[in-house]
Amino acid sequence: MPRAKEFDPEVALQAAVKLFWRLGYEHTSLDLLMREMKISKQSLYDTFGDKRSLYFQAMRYYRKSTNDSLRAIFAADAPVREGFSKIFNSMVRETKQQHEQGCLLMSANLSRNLNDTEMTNFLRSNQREVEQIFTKALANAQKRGEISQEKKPAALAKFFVATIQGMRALARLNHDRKELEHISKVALSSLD
Amino acid sequence: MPRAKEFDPEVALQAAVKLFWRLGYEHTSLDLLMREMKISKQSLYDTFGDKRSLYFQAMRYYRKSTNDSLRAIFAADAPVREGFSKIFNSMVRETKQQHEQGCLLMSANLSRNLNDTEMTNFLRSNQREVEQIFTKALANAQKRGEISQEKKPAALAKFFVATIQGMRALARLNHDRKELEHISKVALSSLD
DNA sequence: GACATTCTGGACCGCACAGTCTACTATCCT
DNA sequence: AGGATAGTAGACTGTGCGGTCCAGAATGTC
Repeated sequence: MPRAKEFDPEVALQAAVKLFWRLGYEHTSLDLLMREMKISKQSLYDTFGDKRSLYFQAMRYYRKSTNDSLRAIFAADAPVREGFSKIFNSMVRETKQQHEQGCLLMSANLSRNLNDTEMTNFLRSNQREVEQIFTKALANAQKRGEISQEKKPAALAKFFVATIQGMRALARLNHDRKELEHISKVALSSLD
Repeated sequence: MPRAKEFDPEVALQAAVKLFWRLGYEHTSLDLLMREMKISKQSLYDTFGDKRSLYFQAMRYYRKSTNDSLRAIFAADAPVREGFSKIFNSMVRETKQQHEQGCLLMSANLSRNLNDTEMTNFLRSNQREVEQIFTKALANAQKRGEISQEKKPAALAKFFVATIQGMRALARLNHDRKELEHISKVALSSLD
């Protein structure tokens, strides 16, 4: 039997991300991982360690790519309202499959074991990171006079983090773009 | 060995609710259920059916009690802003344990199998129910002139459903009352 | 007293699944 | 050519757990 060509660890990891994202940690079996990552069990353990370790690597990959794209949106001091609008719009426009997938890290938060400190710390640090991206963007916008001086950037940032997660929860249950659009309009009005 | 007295099915169900709420479906084993519900496996199966059936009964119980208390808050046409304020405040004031528990039905939504139509339908109908409670309260308030005629009660209702879920997700990760208070203030400003 | 009912404890079964190990194969480097 | 490396397939193990079943004890009713 001819040997398959060497696999690309990043491609394999992306496949793992997809699976964990769609099915959650518990419902993602090793057999399925092997099949979708297109590597053998041996290679999986050699390259990524055990299932939990692979899960963390998947979460790190997911975190980096989503937060990078958030940073890109607010880069070059683009108008903050446009930034959030873009975030909401791209969420609204997602496919049914994407909506059903939800957010890997929110799922991890809701299904985690409460005394799993490693997991908790990871998720907390991610939340802080997102909050800081938003806070910085809002504070800059405030300096530029885009939003009123009375607004508190940190509070607004937390609000957007919460709202986005709430919308993700709804979208997972109902693939209803109008619904999400309505919500995002109300949420954006908090900038007025 | 003396026979223990008959158990109260409702008390037993409440114990099951507590467990599923705190640990989620997957992490709640039958052994733990038996122990906390204080009944034997036999009685459990005779009274509640299998684990999944018990889970649904627990969700129905949870749903009824939480939605009843929402209805009570908006009963007698109390000012709608006070109503939402009450909802947010009682969420803010919860203990660390309560925050960590989150919301049974949101956890069910995020960990559910995507093609489990029975579960999906149940969760959707619950979401509709909550939305209707909010929509009705907001529409009434609008008639009374409490909120501007430009507001859309249905959109606001969806927004609050989303925001509450988002806050629940955050609270599960961080027991930080100030954080929740900030968010609820921003959310309430959507009524202005 | 006898029987049906309801409970308890625990044995038992079957399955899914994570993780390990072995045998074998292909590729690369020297 | 040959050894180190990296891969594959698949058998095997251990375990946790849902679900069933059975023996036995307490209770209520006739």
